[in-house]
Amino acid sequence: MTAATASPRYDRTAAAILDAAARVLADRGASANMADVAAASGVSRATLYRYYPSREALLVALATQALTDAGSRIADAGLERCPVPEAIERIVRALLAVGDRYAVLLSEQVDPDPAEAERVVGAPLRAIFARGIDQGVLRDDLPSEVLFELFGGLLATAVKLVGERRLGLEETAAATTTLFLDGARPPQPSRVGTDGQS
Amino acid sequence: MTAATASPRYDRTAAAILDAAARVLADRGASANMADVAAASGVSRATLYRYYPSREALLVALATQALTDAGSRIADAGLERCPVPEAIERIVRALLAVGDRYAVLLSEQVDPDPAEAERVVGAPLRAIFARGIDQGVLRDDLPSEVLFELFGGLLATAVKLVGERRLGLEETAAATTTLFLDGARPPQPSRVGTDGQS
DNA sequence: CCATAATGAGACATGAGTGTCTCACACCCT
DNA sequence: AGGGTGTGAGACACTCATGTCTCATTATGG
Repeated sequence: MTAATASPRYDRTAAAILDAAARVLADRGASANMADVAAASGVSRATLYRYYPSREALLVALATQALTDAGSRIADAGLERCPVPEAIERIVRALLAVGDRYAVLLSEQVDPDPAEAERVVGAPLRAIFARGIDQGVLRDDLPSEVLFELFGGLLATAVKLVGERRLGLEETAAATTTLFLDGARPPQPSRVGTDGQS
Repeated sequence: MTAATASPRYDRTAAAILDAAARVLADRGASANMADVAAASGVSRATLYRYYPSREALLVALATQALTDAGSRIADAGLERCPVPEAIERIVRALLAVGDRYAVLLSEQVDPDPAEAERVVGAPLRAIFARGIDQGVLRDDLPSEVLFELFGGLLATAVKLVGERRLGLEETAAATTTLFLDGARPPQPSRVGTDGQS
């Protein structure tokens, strides 16, 4: 129902522009303007405006793509069929991989469709949290909403760290996951000494 | 050496403006302009510019004040004389309390004096981390820099949550601290069943 | 009470980014 | 080759925030 595909060419160009926009916004930050995007896309400013009639529209399209991307990764991750900690690790990896391209949207606060975001990302994530608490592998002494928000913040930070190339994606994903799950205290705090830690 | 105090009145006005600026920036966000600040301060735009010759200067002054504020709280917290976990909790509380007023500076990336920030906030914090790792109360399997960054991210998120009034300061501080220290797993994860959990 | 300093109101210049429009040119398909 | 379509280049209008300046008015403090 969302209007029939205009033409193969049109779509290709639109996608190419979106792609370049993601790139230029990712490294020039929010200060990148429409002229920058046009240049990076290899089209003129006029053409850019033909495809995306406003900067806002461009960012919305980008956010929509980011959401779709994140959603499909999450849907493909098989979260329901694996233990909660593993699921959380997969979520971290998935969102970190996606977020790399779309970090700007975080600071620009582009959120065209909160309901859709909740459905595609929020809900699965909350489901994992609920399952984890239910199974006793996640603590229940913090409001799950708080847990959820802080997890989100950790993720946002991780995305930024990766985006600024200060840390590698793998390293960041692993650290974020283990910190979130196990906290900053040592793995075996009470077992002193000979715990055969490899 | 930073120029003798001009006059008591001048300083009072300057402080009042800074105060109002913090307020208006805190709830109107980065989009608040000089006119907004002037209005909130109860002075004219011309006068505002007499005190702070540019928006940049205003933000720098604000950041300086934030840094001073944070620094004194940290200095007063007696971090060296208390156990690492307690120290971390105090840091969270201190920075959350300060951050409440200065959250904008995070998103605006105002950092006039990184060296000073490192000296006043970074260094004490790193010292705590180092002590914690040294004493074995903080894990040493993550690069301490990564730990540091993720902690910072958690804090930034917490500041935002409090700033948006989505959570109370106390609740947020407690949750942040315990999540950072202990992670999301339940307090006694490995001891199954009868572990006398109160 | 008066001279001086600070302020308010508002005009003004500037700069940057957005969004519109036109026209000539190039490309692609038949 | 030719006609339609998309495109590039650039001029243009508009908005918005910044920063400057002037001048009349008000407060201050000696």
